[in-house]
Amino acid sequence: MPEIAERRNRDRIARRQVDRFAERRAQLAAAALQTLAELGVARTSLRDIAQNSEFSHGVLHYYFSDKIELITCCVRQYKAECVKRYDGIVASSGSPHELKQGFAALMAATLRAEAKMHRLWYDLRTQSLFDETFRADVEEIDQSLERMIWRIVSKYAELAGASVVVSKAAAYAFYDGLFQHALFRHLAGDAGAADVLDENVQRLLDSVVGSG
Amino acid sequence: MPEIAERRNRDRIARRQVDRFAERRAQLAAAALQTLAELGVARTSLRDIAQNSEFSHGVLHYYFSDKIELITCCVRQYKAECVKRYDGIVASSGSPHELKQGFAALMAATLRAEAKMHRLWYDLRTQSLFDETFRADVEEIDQSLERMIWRIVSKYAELAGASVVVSKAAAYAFYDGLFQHALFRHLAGDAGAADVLDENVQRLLDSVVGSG
DNA sequence: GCGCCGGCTTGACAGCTGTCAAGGGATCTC
DNA sequence: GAGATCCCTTGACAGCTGTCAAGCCGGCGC
Repeated sequence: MPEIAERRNRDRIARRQVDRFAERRAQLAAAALQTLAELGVARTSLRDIAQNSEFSHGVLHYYFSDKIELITCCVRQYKAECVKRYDGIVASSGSPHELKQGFAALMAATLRAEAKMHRLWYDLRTQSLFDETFRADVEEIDQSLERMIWRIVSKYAELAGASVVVSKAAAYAFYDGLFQHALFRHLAGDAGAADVLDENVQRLLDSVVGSG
Repeated sequence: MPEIAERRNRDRIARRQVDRFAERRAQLAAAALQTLAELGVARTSLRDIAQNSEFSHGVLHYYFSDKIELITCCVRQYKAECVKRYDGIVASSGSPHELKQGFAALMAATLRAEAKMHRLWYDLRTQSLFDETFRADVEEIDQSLERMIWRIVSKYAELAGASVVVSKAAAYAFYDGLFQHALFRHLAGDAGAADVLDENVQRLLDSVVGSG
């Protein structure tokens, strides 16, 4: 049956091409992430991004339909990675104390190591308030973060034999506010910002979980 | 003594010119505020701003040295007005209940009526993370807001005969997080966002003030 | 009433932007 | 090994941007 073999072959080739396409996309997105984190959404041109990669600016339109698609793609990629890290803490923690410390330590470490990535996230989120093209993707990322925070506080309550006394949205808002302000101080040169964040994250976790 | 009279006269003229200058500056800043709130910092050109005023684009460089000075000027002007409103609540409240309700109601009303102004504020604040030229002014505004929140929670604690159990920075971070997320939902079309904010603001006030 | 000057407009400038079409070169298939 | 397909580069485009110099006009002081 030569037709079947032929189709299989074509499938194999097609899949390989898809893989390569996705791989290069991810590669370009990674380069874009660095540049965007350095300059911000508004001040980054496609030529800037290409210059920080090993390709020319024209190729970006081969792998991304739009500047917007490129930006959302690479931020989404990064944020998905972040969520995974936090979920790792949730999965591996066996005691409330361990979870609390692990969570706070990860937040503080993230602030220290990847402040610029997060300022890009906040930039994108703010831009979505003006440009509706961004909104759907941003909302999706935002909700994934909200759920992630909820998993943490829920697990903490469970381990502590208590219950969460705030809404899912409020819990996220508090932690987001905490992180954002730590980010400002950190980027303004405040060397103690991460330590303060660590402490505040722990305190808030106990405030948010009541005895129940 | 003709010299004295002459000098007085010159002073009077000079002062009038200064007044006119300041008046027109404020007028242009008000027009800029509207346009910036509509389009965002990055997407607003000086021509856009001028078109929404009754002047031409060249005049902006007569009253402002820079696009940056114009932006910071009009946001600062607006935020100072906001702070005054909240301080009015603090001054006029005689009971903890009155303060709590007034504070929450003002926040919710602000969200409803001036959402676009506040998205501009968040935009500017985020831009300051990338462009250091903005940073000093933004930090000053941010601190004025932090102090404003602190005045509210302090007064509430005083009226309730209790004490505040979080730091000044943390209190601001929580309220800012709450407002920011309400802003997102509101601008995304969630009609109940303001009501939820009202409730959350009140709850947080009691959480932040412990018995003491 | 005359002249000056402050306030405003106009127009131009150089630079940068996203987008895309044309084409080259390598790689893979048959 | 020929041909086609894919990937990437180059170059150009039209539009927009902040900035500023040149100049006009009316109202002010004298």
